[in-house]
Amino acid sequence: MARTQGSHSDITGPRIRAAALRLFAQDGYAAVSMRQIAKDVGVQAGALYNYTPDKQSLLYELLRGHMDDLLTAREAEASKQLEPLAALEGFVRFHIGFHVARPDEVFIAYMELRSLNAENFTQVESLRRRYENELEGILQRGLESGAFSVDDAKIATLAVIAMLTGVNTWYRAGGRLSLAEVETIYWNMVKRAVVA
Amino acid sequence: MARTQGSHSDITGPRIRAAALRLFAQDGYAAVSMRQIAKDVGVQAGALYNYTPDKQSLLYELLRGHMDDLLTAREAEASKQLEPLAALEGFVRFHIGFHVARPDEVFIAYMELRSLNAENFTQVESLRRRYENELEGILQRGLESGAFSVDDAKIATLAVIAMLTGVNTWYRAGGRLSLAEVETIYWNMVKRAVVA
DNA sequence: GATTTAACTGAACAAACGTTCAAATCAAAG
DNA sequence: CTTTGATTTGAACGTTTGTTCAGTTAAATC
Repeated sequence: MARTQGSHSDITGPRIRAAALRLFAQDGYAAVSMRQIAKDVGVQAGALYNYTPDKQSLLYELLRGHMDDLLTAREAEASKQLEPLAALEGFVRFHIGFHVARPDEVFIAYMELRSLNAENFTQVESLRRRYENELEGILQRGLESGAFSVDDAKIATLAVIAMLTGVNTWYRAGGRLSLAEVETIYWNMVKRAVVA
Repeated sequence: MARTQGSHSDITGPRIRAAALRLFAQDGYAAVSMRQIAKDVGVQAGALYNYTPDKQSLLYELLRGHMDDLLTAREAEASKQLEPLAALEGFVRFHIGFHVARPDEVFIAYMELRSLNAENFTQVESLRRRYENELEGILQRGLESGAFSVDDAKIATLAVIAMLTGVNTWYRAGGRLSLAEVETIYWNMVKRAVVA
């Protein structure tokens, strides 16, 4: 046997990435074998290498793609150019909405950074830094205008992001609270923690 | 060759656990082999099995021990029985201090939960739930007394813990800020987010 | 000093790992 | 219908994996 009926790279490629994403999120990069990914797709392990040079690149492309999506989506939001308070609310709601919609991507973006080799790690890390700088910029402008008051802008940035990303550990669509309610609850806490 | 000079279970045992802890935190449970742990201790892989029945138990004992330490230390604090505001400040400072002092333990307690088998996972998870209930109890009492105001006590609990544990991602002893300063900065944010 | 017990080595086991590649088969183009 | 190119199989490779155990040596006991 060889090429199978209906096989096409436009179909198999995305399915491989989807399977890798799900399995990496579920069991961790190191614990998932190429044969498991292949089995999930319904293909032999060797076929994966038409789509990725190696396992490491498969992980990197997933993380890289996720960070690109995040920054692109954020740019669309940020271009609205609002005063600090509205900008902060926009960031909080955007962050929660974006992350809650992509639990697997978010999970591996945080958990599997260390599974990247040095070069790939640096790339992804710099994208994360760029995203954090978005929030830090908002806080900084609010401090200068007197709208916000925090002891340390950088620490407040990390504290707020940690708090917001924590939503992913418990939120499930169709649960007790709607997404809008969750956003509002967190926005209230952030507002009170940061606004003068 | 066989038993080596100076070998003793009181020495080798702790060294094995320390090596496993450090390596699991650094590279992840699945990515660390028993031979790597053994090499770090200066022993052959077979010798590890005098101290643990298998690799899984080695991880479980580390996580279980960490959670026991956390709850024991917390009980000493909590027995002070304070009114909500002081109790909340006590919790914030305790949480940061305890976690910052044990970066490796905290890291694997969060990252390697999924590497536990079902039974061990349930055990560790219930200990975590008990710890979260400490904070939730404080918030609940503060809500009843009118000292606090949050939309949802359970969510506020998770939000605060996520925010506080986030300190471990950036704090390094000997850095720009002292531990006391970090505690105060976070306490200020929590206070403002929660206190009426 | 002899004997018992504790601690470790070193080799071995089957299974699983990431990766490669010639051969085979299907899809698309002419 | 033939040819070309895209896609997958299935077997194989050299390593590494967790774990076991008979044999050996040091420490502890008497």
